[in-house]
Amino acid sequence: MDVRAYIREALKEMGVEPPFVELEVPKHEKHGDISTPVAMTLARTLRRPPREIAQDIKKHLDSVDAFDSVEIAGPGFINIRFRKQFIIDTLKALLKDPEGFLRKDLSSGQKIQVEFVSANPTGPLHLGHGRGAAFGAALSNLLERAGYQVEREFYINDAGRQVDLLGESIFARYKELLNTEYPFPEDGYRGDYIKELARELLDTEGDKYKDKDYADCADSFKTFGIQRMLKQIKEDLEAFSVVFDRWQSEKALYDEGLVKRCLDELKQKDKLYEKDGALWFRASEYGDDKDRVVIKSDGSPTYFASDIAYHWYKLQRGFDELINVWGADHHGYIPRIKAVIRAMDQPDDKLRVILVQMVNLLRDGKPVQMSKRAGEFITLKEVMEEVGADTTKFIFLTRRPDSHLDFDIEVAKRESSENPVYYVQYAYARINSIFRKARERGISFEGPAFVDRLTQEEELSIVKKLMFYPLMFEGAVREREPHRVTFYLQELARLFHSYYNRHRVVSDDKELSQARLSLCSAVMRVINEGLSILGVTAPERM
RNA sequence: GCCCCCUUAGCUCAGUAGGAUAGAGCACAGGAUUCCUAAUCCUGGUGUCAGAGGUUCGAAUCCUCUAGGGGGCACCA
Repeated sequence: MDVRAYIREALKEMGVEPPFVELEVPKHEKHGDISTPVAMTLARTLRRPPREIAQDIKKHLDSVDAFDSVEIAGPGFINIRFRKQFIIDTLKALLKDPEGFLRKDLSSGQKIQVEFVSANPTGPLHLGHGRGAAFGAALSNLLERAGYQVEREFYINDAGRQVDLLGESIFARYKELLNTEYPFPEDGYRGDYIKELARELLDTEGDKYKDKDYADCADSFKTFGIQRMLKQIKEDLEAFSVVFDRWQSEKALYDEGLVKRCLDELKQKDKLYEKDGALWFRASEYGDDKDRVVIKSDGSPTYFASDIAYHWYKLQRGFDELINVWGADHHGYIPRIKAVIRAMDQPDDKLRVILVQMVNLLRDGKPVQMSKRAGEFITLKEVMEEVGADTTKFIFLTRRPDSHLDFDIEVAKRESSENPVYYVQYAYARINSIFRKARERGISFEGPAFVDRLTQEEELSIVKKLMFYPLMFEGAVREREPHRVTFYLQELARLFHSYYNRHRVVSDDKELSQARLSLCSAVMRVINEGLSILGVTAPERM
């Protein structure tokens, strides 16, 4: 479907080439199949009444074969109705080359890095991480299908104080198991998983650390803790079907000298200065509220130091866009990272930070108390086991990332028979079932056939919905909003279920059956494509 | 105190780049299956788009202020 091209052509002949021609699917059927407000948008620049401009555009569009009618309505909308043959032809095109139809290259060859989850390896993933994971993965999939070269990266905060605390917390539990006195660190990690780690270490390495001070064996405990936690995080993400291309260790940034090199470079460019024995970054010169300490007066780096180096390193790797998916509680951090980008002489919109709002976990409408400090929280793993990965993801992806989310475990489970994810998956399974039935009846499907036999209103409505997939796709890619896919799939599934209940696909009329199987095949392709963007499985049976 | 996000139907949320009479799902009530899966479908109605100003042909959408909810403001991570 390239309605936009027709309109552009018409405008070009009128001597106008606007940067964007807006198309919308009208809410009311009487407003046609597709509509554009472009005449109104142009009214100001052209200094002409919108309806007059619309008239001119209409003149050019009247001769387009694909259109049945072109009408001007209201203040200057141009409402277009498709000719039936055009609808059918589009269906054929979709079936002939689904990928070409569904995956338009919008990338200009750009490389994008999406960094997401990036949880501290000091505890298991919680539900908030799950939301970030579902979103980041879906966004990456979406961008990939738009032709972008996408790298999915997980940043591992395996340096600094939190890691120390992890090591010491395990150490304290280890001593506890051996009935040796050791004060539990203040701000230490109190979750039960720490006890399990201590138990595991005792089982594998025995009591050789029994009489040692923490300082003497800190590295052993830290390394062990990080490795185990990271392993668990990776397993959880795998179970959630979220994959990464790259895992960047913070510690490695130090070990490989990247932090030092980066800071040297900034020093040379006079972006850093010394004051009160500390080293500061001139963040305030690049849009931040105040300057920020990079190296503390005791000589140790702040978290910000490695973050600067990390983004410096990302830029060096030649990405055209960096997307950071962060928890909303990190929003205060945006200005200083943007300042880093600017200080490195890059446009700050090269970095796009997408904030994912916190998830409130409920059980039967009552909040589940969560305290990381006390070690009481429900993990992503537990929710996945109770609710299921597909449902969990789908719930996350039916909301904009910046909306607060109440995740009620009981509701997610209880409603399982009416859950939106099943609604969409069921449509897919149903179509598979239809194909099985067709094979039984000896009706094979090898490609579009007799599609001109599709004359039912419901059939044409479905094809029109399919025709609008690219429009939805473009918008989702442009705005980096995978949740649009989720909503689209529900609408498509609704149309299909409704059709299914009204018309039989497989019948004695072989040609009509072939035609309807063609339609089903197209719907199946699109649902499959959409679900794969969301990272949700498409089951052939349910 | 300063900054960011959110506020749309009873509930959970969409609302596409400022466009037409603001939409879904859930919940509630009634109905549909001799036939491809009833995890489905069909029929029912609901709005001070938090409030007040402004910008304009046109605002849920952009700007200002106010109220409520969440979050953030370290030589913490």
